[in-house]
Amino acid sequence: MSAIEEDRMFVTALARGLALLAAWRPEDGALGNQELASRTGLPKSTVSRLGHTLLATGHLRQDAAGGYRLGPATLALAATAMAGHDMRRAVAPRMQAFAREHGVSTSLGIRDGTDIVYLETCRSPARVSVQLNVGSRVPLATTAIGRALYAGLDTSEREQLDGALAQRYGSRWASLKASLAQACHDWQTTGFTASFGDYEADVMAVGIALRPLAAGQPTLCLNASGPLFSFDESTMKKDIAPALVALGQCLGA
Amino acid sequence: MSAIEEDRMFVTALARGLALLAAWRPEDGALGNQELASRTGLPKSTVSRLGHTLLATGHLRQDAAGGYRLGPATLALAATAMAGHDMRRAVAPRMQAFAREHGVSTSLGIRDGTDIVYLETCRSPARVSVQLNVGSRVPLATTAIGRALYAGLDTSEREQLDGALAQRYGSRWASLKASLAQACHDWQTTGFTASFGDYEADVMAVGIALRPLAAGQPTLCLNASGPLFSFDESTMKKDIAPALVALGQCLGA
DNA sequence: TAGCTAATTCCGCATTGCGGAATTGCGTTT
DNA sequence: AAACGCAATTCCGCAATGCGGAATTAGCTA
Repeated sequence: MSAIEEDRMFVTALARGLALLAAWRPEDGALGNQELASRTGLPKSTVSRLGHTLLATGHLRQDAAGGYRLGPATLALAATAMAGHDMRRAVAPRMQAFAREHGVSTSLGIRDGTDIVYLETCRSPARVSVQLNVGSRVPLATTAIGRALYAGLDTSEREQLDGALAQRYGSRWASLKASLAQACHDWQTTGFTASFGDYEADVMAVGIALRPLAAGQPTLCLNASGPLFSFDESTMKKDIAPALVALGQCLGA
Repeated sequence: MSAIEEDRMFVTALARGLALLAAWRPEDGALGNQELASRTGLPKSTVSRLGHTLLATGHLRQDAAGGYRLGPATLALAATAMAGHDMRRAVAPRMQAFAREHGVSTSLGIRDGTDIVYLETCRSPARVSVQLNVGSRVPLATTAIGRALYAGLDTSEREQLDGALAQRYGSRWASLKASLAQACHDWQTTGFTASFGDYEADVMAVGIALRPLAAGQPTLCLNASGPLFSFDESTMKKDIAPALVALGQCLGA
């Protein structure tokens, strides 16, 4: 199948509809057509038609003011997808214990495009801690958890991701690529990756990739993070990171 | 906009792709094209093209043997959808306490077509209990939880649902309709609905609808269920159902 | 190797999805 | 009440996109 012919199999209308569903963030209330068009880059009339379709299928619902929200069919799909994932259910109690024991916040993430999406989050017991929410997205390239995922990919997957990152970041890609190369080196030598103020100025984080249990399974990643005033670089490297690496080994066994 | 013109706005390709994603059940391993074609009624080549597209978008992934599973993009959407739903997070601890206190299993459900999908489940502490799983589907018409949802709908919604149920059940619809009418009556007089062996011969269940907090929000529903040998009809009606009704009032306040 | 079944690709076709323009709807201001 | 501005929806001509039966390829088993 040549590259030209591959385009024949790709159903653009379907991909566009899914891109529309992906426009929502967990903290969003209702979104209107204008906002959706802006977020997706699709023409307004296309948004209107796709929105109409997704309303009919139940994947969107409309509130009293006419704004769209994710609907029951999306929730039903969500429940199925989450339930089918044993890893998340197995990991959550361990993450909770880790957060409690070390006073950090931990998150389990999965890659979506050039972001990481949090599948599970456990907050530090400390009063002031890093705010994390299930469903939130963070950029893969500048976060510890994203760097861990990157470092844990095999060569062909990484090359693909490089293409997507280059497209997203343009002229900034060169310096980001260098920091990702450093992350790979860190991963090889220490077993973890770090982001000390790279994404958020006052957030210290370390991350690990979790080895897939079988070929074809998506790589998941785990982080531990805390505020700068409670965790300096030395503490992250000497205390938190080794404990996280040990947790990862425990989970991957 | 007339009925003929409404068809112009409906994007069939999108709806078909979403129907393909909805073919998965939580207990499914990988599914092949043949099985997907059988479940969805779509031609094999259509399944192949849509599957190819969903693989490219990340909504499906392929395992080593070539079978499809729900992929990272679906999980990311799932995390967003679940996180955006405050109700589920608020209700789960209450459900857990209820299950422990009364020795029943409880589930929170949402309507998807003519089924109920479980969003949250809490199992009885008893060794032998009703097996419930997040993401599982049960028929709306024969379960306590489904009957509660039905009874909690307003008239126009119920008429729409009647149409879908009539289509699904054909000649069996007449007797099912009668039992749903009885459920509505029960709901009006007692505040709960019941299914004593109607869906599963040895399962006793009662259900309630949870009033939406705002117009346009989907109706959720809650049940409590236990095995026949531990719970007779009298116990369900006198002990479990009133406690469930009280829980519902507490949550809806 | 032959046979069988699942999965994929081909390709002619027509209808479906497209999007700019026009229209409608709604809220705010004068 | 009318005017205005902006969001949302609908229209409609068009062509390319999505379709599905048939052919081909791939993979597994006897």
